[in-house]
Amino acid sequence: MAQPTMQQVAERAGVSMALVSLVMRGAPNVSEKRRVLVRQAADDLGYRPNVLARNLASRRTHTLGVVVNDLHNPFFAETVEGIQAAADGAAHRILIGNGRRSKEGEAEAIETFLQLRVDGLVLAGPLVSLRSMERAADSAAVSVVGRTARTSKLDTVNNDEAIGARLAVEHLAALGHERIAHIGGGTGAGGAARRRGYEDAMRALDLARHVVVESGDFSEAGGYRAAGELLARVARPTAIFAANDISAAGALDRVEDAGLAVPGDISIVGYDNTALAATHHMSLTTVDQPRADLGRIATELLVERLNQGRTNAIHHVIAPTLVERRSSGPPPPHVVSAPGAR
Amino acid sequence: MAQPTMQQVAERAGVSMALVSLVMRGAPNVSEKRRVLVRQAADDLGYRPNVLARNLASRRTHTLGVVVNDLHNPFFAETVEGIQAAADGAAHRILIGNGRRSKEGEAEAIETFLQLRVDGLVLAGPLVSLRSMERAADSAAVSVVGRTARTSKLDTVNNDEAIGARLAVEHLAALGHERIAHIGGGTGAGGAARRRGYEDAMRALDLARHVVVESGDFSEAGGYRAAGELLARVARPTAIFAANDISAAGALDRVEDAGLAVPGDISIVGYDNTALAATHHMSLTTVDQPRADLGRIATELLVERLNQGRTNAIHHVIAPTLVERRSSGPPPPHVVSAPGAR
DNA sequence: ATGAAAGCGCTAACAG
DNA sequence: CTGTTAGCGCTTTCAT
Repeated sequence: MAQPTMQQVAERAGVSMALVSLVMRGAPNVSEKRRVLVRQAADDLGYRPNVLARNLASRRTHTLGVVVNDLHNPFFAETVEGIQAAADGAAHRILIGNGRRSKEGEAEAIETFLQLRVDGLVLAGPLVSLRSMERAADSAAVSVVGRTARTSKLDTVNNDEAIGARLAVEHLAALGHERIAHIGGGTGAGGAARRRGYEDAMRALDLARHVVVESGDFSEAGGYRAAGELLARVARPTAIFAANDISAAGALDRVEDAGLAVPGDISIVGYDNTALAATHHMSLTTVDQPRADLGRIATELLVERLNQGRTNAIHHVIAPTLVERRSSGPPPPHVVSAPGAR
Repeated sequence: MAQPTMQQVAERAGVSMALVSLVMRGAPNVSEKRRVLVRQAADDLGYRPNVLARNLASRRTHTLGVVVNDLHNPFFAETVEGIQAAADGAAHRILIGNGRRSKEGEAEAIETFLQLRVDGLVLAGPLVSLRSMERAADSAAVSVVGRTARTSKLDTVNNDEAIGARLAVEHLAALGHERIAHIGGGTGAGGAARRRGYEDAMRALDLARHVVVESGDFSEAGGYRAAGELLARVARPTAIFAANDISAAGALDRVEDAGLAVPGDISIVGYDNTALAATHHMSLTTVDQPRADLGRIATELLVERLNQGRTNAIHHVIAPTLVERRSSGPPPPHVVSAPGAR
């Protein structure tokens, strides 16, 4: 397992180590002749630069540590995709650490990266305290996606929950719905903001009197239960905007179990555009966060800090979009007619 | 961003660097007095060991590189969980690289890890050629999960596809089914083995005459199409064993679209026990691979190679289990009676 | 355009 | 138990 060193390449090529170093890094001021010579020697030996030594000597790792809240959450896969793309573009490599959906797991991953002396850190949906993030920012540049952080020591990138909620509500209202209920996300990430967005949007559409919020918890079971409560109301809603796709799935099941049709009797809209939403059975209209963009921008901000030495914080917000599928449609005819018309 | 060094800690504590080094590594032969002294100095300075320097000097990184075929595939999250657990137990840290479901992406990730001089590599569902894996094994210990590899240079751990397929078939047969069809996985990983397992199991149950294989491709659309073909047969099957959950989802949709009930008219069994299978709507009976165990064992084999210097290869196979849910049940009564009975 | 020499921050014998 | 002395493999001035 002993690997060839730069020293050996230099000897074989009959040049100095410094020259080999220059060639390996693609430096401009090297004669074509020697360049070829060194390349050849390196290939012959199967030389592979020792990144540890290089990083130690140069005090730069060109490596970004990406800490994801939870590897199980498909949400992060696309975010990482965007991070990867931006890192590639900036000639940085990325390493991924799993937070295992716990503060401790995240803190460990962050510490590992810091010990490895990564140049920067991207935290995706972090659970750790703001203080922990700020402390990390003392040792490396830090960029956070999927969590707001009122601080000037690091950058953040988020989807605009208010706009997302408004898109959902406006879509349903445009279809003719008035009794649009909301299944909340509780204290989960974005839960409060989405609820507020829903209420604001209803008010703006002059539908404030129809605001109904049933609390959920971002889970399928929670969505199922909440939908049950909603169906039991005398003024049954004709549309449900759930705080995320998972709870929308639960709501869908509950509605179907009640013998009602989606969207014939009740329309359902989710949030997140997960793989679940795209399945043939659900075909869920939902709000899509530009996940890859979130990751890409967070990384670009990071690289900007690294290369241009920016020190002021940037808190970026991106507008999500609505993906229309088959779970939403016009309300049933007898409901559309104005209540006092007859 | 300049971080304190061991040198500075040594000076502050009034001891030699070597002693600080011993304390940081928790060596046994250090007096309690100095240990406290050094710890204190380190804390005061906010010292964090430079892993780069440590690894360079010790020529050991205690780091395992984990290359996952695709971060989007939830399958790998649990595998990583097992890998993490085993690595923790062996005092190794893990770093995750994304193969982005391409040979090139994987090769890049592997190369990055090799340059970082990781001690070992765990490849989860790799796409790269056997040769590439063997070459990597020249520079680091390698363990592969989710892919067979006839070679003596590295270890492999896999679920036993034949047993999985047999569990599915036997379960359906025990419920009374005879016309059990299979939706294949084509050339995808495990596709051929699962199909063979299905055929063998049918034969063993003396059901060879009812063997029907409709080709699929592990996709929802493929499953939908294949189920359509199956429903059109004169001797319509009463049960379908799909090569994976995704295609089972497609089959389920197709069956319901045809106005048939699951499991009332047709039972469906999948493979992989993905999150999809657990949803209320699908509630899919499926074969569950012990994913975490696969990862754990692969890592244990790796550590064994590293610490005990084993050089012969071990190819481990684990039996999967069947998870019974609501998508499977007895065949409809009029089908149970023997064909020639009247 | 190329080489010599001095580290980067740490571990690893080896003394004592 | 503690200190000294060499490196680990590379980058980086600074000469030339």
